[in-house]
Amino acid sequence: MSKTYSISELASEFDVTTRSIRFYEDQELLHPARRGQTRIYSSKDRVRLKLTLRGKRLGLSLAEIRELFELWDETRSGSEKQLHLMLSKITERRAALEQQMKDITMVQLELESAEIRCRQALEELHEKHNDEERAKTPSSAP
Amino acid sequence: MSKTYSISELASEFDVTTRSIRFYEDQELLHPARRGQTRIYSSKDRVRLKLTLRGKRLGLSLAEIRELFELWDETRSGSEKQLHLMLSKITERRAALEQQMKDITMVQLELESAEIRCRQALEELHEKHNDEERAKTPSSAP
DNA sequence: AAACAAGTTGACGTTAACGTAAAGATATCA
DNA sequence: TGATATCTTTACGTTAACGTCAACTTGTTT
Repeated sequence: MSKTYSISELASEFDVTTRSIRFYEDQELLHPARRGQTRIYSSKDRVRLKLTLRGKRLGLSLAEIRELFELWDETRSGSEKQLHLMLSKITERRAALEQQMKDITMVQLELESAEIRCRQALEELHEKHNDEERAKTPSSAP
Repeated sequence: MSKTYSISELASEFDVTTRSIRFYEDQELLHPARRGQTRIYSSKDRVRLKLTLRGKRLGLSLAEIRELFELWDETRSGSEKQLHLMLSKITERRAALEQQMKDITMVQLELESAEIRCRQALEELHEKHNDEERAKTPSSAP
């Protein structure tokens, strides 16, 4: 069969705690199988975890991420009304992502200009330093 | 003098509560002036609020946003050590933004394919519907 | 003067997303 | 067989980011 993972394997691979992974299951983001009592994660579960963390990095709440998962799952089985609802949810999300892209671009510009300011301030400090050095030893170049 | 704003003006312009704005001040993200007891916001304060909300949309915590503000402010007055620290912080942030860009691109692709699946499912539903209609009235085209 | 609007400071309540500690099951190794 | 490691559930604690009163001041309108 295809590969499976233990909870601590996934935890160390993605650098999260096992507590978090169990919590995500509690919030119905993951549905691992069980052997006896212990959880067995399929590669599909692994993908879900990866998507979950990606969503978190974008500032989505676990509830929002769960909503997206449910949308994806129900894409196969939904009624017409369901499908239209999904489309509008998808459109909504895509608009939010567009906004985020713009935000990122803006912040990138700001950081860039901050970096330039920083480098200029450093240069000025060094020039001052050199001036003082020249004042001490006012010899011409060797 | 340049324009000033009341707390409720800013609140309605950016669609946040006055409670939030006061909380941001408490976290030292804003430093409005006072006339007697009431807060007077300058256009610089307004920009800060806008930047704060932009940061939030990117998933930054208020503490992180404050850090960025402090970096920006100290760019003028920092010592050499400070300036290097700032540069590394800036670099760090820019890397995070790069990662976010990638994440957004991935999620956009996923949403796109979900949308396609959705539309196909809808088409199939409609074809079925048409088939059933044709079964009821099996006349050829008019 | 009375009443209204807009602002203020506490102070406590709430929710999300875990952290942390306790106590027990299960498997493996020496 | 006992020690060790890895898992489990249960449950209470914590932090961030506000919401929600309550009680008060200050200016404005009638």
